[in-house]
Amino acid sequence: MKSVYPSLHGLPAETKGGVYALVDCNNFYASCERVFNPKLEGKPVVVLSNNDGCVVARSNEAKAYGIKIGTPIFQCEDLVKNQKVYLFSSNYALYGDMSRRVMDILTQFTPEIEIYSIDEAFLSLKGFHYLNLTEYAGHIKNTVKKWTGIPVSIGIGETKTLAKIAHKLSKRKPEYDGVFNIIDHPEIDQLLASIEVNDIWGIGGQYTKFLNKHNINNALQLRNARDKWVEKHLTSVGLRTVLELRGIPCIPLEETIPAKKGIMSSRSFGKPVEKLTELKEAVATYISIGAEKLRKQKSAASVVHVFLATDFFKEEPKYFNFSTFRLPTATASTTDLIGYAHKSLEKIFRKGYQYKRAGVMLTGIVPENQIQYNLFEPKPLNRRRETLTKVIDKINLELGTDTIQYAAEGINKPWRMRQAKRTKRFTTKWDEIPLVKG
DNA sequence: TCTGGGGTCCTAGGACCC
DNA sequence: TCTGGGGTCCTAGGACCC
Repeated sequence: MKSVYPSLHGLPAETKGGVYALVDCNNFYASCERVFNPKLEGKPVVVLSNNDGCVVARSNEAKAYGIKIGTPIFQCEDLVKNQKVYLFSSNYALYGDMSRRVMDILTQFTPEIEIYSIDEAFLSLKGFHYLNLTEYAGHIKNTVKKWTGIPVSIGIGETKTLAKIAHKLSKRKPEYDGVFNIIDHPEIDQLLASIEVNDIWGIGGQYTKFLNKHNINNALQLRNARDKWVEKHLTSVGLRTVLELRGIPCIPLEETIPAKKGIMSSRSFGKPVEKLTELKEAVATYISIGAEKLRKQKSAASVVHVFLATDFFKEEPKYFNFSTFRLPTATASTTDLIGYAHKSLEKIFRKGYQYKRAGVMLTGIVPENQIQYNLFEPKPLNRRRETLTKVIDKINLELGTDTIQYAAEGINKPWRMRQAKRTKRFTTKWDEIPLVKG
């Protein structure tokens, strides 16, 4: 029998009924800060973006004050002062390590897991039907909390999109206790009708505007929309979302982490930068970060992009430019990549501007064992340099990031981003481990 | 004073080839 | 009168995610 649904990019659309659980860490960054400072329990906690600029995470108490994600923190000055909000710079060394611990625990509950982001994972629970799934999820939740101190909430559905919706519902009533299973729910239509389209995974601001204009305001209405119409206006991606709302899995679990196709590294500066020498240090630092990621996934890049920008928000003369350099041969060597990036930077640098931000992007990424060597270029990475790079990577992995740096990255780094309120890297730096007794 | 930093996929259109 | 058409590759832009 032919399926009534189109096969999307080779996905078997007719296989109905997966069992997916979405495990999401509650207010992850704020929760990480709390694990190492229990006094913060019950207090409003806010974690800031790089350069201490915007709000990127809040505890429930901070949410209750109406502090929104993405708002520049200086706009909340009064709240911060009067309500005693605890502010933190983001501490990715800590959050990354806590994330790994949470994911390690989740792996023990199912063989099929996709680590979706730093604070979320999809688990396939197909074949676990002999269990009460809600109870099982409750057990997962309690174990993570007990072993790491991180609170999570869990949604269960027949597709990843429905699991996301179930997760949203898990927070709706205290009696759900952070777990909601939407599979075979007798009131599924009412539940879907209570979810705004904007809250559906895959429907963002533009699509929301468009759908609302056509009187599609909630998940139930979108689920019932005509396939052809959806595909025409929301492309095949939107159609997948609609099919998922109907319980037909179209977005498979991705258990292996695919190699990145582009690696970006950029930061705003702590203060404006004018000098080429300082920009060169910054660019070298970003290349070093990018190249390390490149080597970690065992690949090499053949295109280097460098960009440079003045402050977007200020009245001062504005300048933005980027330059793309195609390498004769793909490489993952920090030294080589810094050389190319510096040449690009010199090309776009203009004197007399107050620069606020620079960055690099590495693309044209190929696996390291598939590098095409150029007939007219010498093999760029000699044996000794390759060994040296490996040793540096190993030392930095074992003793902490930046134990060894390239001289081109600079020593004092006056342009470095602000991180005035960063807590210690409790779990990844030997000299920052918490002491039980001082 | 002060406004983040990463990624993915899809589509349309142009260049080029036969 | 009628002025091919299919395929691939690349890029830019737009949507989305955390």
